[in-house]
Amino acid sequence: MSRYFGTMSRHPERDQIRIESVLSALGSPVRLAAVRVLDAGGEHNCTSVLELLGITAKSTMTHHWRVLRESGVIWQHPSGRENLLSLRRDDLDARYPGLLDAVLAGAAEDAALENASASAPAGPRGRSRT
Amino acid sequence: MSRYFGTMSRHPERDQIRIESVLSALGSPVRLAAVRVLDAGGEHNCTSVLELLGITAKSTMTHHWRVLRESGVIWQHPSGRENLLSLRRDDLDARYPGLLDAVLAGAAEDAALENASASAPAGPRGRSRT
DNA sequence: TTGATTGTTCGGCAATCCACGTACAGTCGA
DNA sequence: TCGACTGTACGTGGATTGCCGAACAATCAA
Repeated sequence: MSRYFGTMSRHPERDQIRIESVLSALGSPVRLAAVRVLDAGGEHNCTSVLELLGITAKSTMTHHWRVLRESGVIWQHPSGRENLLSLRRDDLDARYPGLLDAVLAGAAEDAALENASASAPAGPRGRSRT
Repeated sequence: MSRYFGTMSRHPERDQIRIESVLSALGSPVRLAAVRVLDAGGEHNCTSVLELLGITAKSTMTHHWRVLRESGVIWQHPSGRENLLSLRRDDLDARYPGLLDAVLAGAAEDAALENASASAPAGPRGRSRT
């Protein structure tokens, strides 16, 4: 009743979740990064994630939150003047066992790979460090 | 050398594959369906999949093949006058263990769910038949 | 060589997506 | 009550995407 979040609170039920929506929601660098933040920490609000990601404008993030929310990847519920975010891990695991873990592990590996090649400018083939 | 597939044969190396590209490639109904066909059968050419999917124009499929190819999801190599398609299962499994299986299983479940609700027009909750 | 087949390339068009600034609506602290 | 703060709503511009028809290139069969 309170708050003006008119369109905001549209979360799909567990059975309404569709894998193409989930995949295309996660198939964006910004959103994937946001999901990784949510996976790593406990509860975040919008700005805390926004600051961790470094860049974007608030209204841009609102857009991404909506995509993640409407695809069933995150919960977003108001608390006080903030909007708390969390992964819908249980729902995703129930519908698509192993998917989220595989994605997060893969994203972590990609990030590591990216860092490695960034710190070894000349040799992308680098066997550097261990 | 042969064939005129100028831009065609751009496949990323295994290490070049990025998970966001894979996810956004799979996050489209048409492409996900195409991948499911490739997973089910052996080797297909473009039109065979196109016909199985029922609908689209050839040039549209060419577009989707390119997205799948450039994201590292499929191999596409010319043989005679056809263009044979196959899943890059080994590469994907190597880079993102469990991902492809989770996606395919999820897609299958989604499809089953969709069929169930389609064949039970009145009652989506339907325990109908068996 | 001629014709059929396969699938690409090249535009064009509509729809969607992304990022942004601005305005505004609740909530909280002083 | 008056700001400060959080985050949404809305509109816009630019880029990307999806789908298509038409033309063409390579191969194969006759």
